[in-house]
Amino acid sequence: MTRNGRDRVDNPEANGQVRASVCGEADHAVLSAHEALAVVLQIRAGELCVLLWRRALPPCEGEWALPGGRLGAGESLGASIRRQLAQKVDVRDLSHLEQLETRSDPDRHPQRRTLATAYLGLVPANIDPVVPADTGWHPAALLPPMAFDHASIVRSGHHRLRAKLSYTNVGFALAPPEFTMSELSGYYRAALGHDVAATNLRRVLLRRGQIEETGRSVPSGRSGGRPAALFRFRTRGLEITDAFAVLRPPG
Amino acid sequence: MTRNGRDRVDNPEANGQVRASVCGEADHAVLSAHEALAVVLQIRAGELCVLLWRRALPPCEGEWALPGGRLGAGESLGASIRRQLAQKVDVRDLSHLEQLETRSDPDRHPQRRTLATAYLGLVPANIDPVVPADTGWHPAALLPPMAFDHASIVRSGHHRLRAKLSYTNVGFALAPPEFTMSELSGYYRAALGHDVAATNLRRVLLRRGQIEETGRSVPSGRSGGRPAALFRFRTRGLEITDAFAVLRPPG
DNA sequence: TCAAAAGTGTTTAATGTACACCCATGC
DNA sequence: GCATGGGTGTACATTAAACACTTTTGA
Repeated sequence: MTRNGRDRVDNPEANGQVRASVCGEADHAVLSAHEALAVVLQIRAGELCVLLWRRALPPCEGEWALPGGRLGAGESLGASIRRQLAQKVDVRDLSHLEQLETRSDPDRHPQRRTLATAYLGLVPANIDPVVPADTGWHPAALLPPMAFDHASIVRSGHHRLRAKLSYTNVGFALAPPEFTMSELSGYYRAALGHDVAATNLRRVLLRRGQIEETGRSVPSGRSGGRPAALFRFRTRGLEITDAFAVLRPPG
Repeated sequence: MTRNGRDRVDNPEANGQVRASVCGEADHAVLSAHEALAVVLQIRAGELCVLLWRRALPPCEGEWALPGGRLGAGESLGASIRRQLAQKVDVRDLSHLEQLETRSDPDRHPQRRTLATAYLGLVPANIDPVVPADTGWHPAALLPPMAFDHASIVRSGHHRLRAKLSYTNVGFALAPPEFTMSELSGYYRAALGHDVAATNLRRVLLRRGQIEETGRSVPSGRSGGRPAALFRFRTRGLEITDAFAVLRPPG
């Protein structure tokens, strides 16, 4: 992947590890570059998509990468990824953000030792953030050629989303503020990768107290049909609504 | 990941920054100290305990801390925590190790910016690793005064263990190779914090295919009683045995 | 009146807890 | 025999998937 001199300009210490003396503390701290990355997912046109940008320069020129970048001074990883998503890809409307995992394979970056902490970010289905020209949404099920270990990070984020849809109210982060049950079942289908019957989803989420009726409904379309009731999530913060049915305390 | 120069534009606020001047190269990489920590848990005398060591020097002198330390050159975080547990606290018999989370609060370390990636490590109940004098096991439910954010990391690890006991076979990592059901229910009780009926635990774990009978049994004690059958976990690697009962694919 | 989409009722199945009862052993 | 701890059988509750049926609308 390395094939011209510009690599050195961007990534000089191609030698992996870096030592530095910090704050007058005469120790042998091993310092490493650290970046925050985000798997930003959104349901678009009935399909789960991930936000990627195309690398214009080596390494991995032409391949697609997760948005993110280096951790700033005095910045937590969570603040860092929020800042970078806002600045670089103009995504400010995250309905949910959580840490996924930290990748530390010494060979994950071909030129220099770089640790990456990945986040899972969700954007509700109703909005369409403007993103730069080199940035776009790709189906999570059909990823383009991707840089570094980013493809496996996307799969990790997708896996986390699927799991959490089963035992938390994280659906609030995929859906717009109000929705019909058939719309919501479409979001679940896209995220889970299999059909979700709207009729049963309604009962499950109502029983768990995740959603409630707004009292309003949307008129039926040209082809007729009963008007659909509008629902909303009762809270728009993550809650575990289905503590595991097993091994629960007696009584 | 250097995003084609945007990093420089976006990160002008890099003051107070730990900058490494390396090899005479003026690079903009923000480097930070990174350490791996481990929440090592074991059931000891019917109680869930965590391995801690007592700090002899400031900061947080006299408080208790998680084992771990700085990431070495060319070392992944997982390899690093394994090495440090073996070298520093002589723990080599981890039955399970998984990444928990990365802490990055700029103020988490009073003296210098330090990121920490925490792991959850489990030691089976039958062994008793020799640990240094300044190191000891403490009940996870009654933690001593702890350094930095380590107390909350322990709680995070305990929470992870409780959750995984419900839907994975992670019990294999708490139990010795063979065990009676009443012993196993004791481990579950210690880890979960509530009673677990051995009779039902047996059926649940058998139905899920997690455990199997060895065919042997242990003689009853002085007070009599039927001899207890010996069981073992069918696999000693982590498996999800109870995919969530909800929102599963049709068919 | 008919088609279409939404919503309700009911059946079936899986899972897990509680609890009564039976079994095997030591004394 | 009988106390003790282990093991089995069974009743009950909860959950949710499947599917037939009813309701409400547009044309």
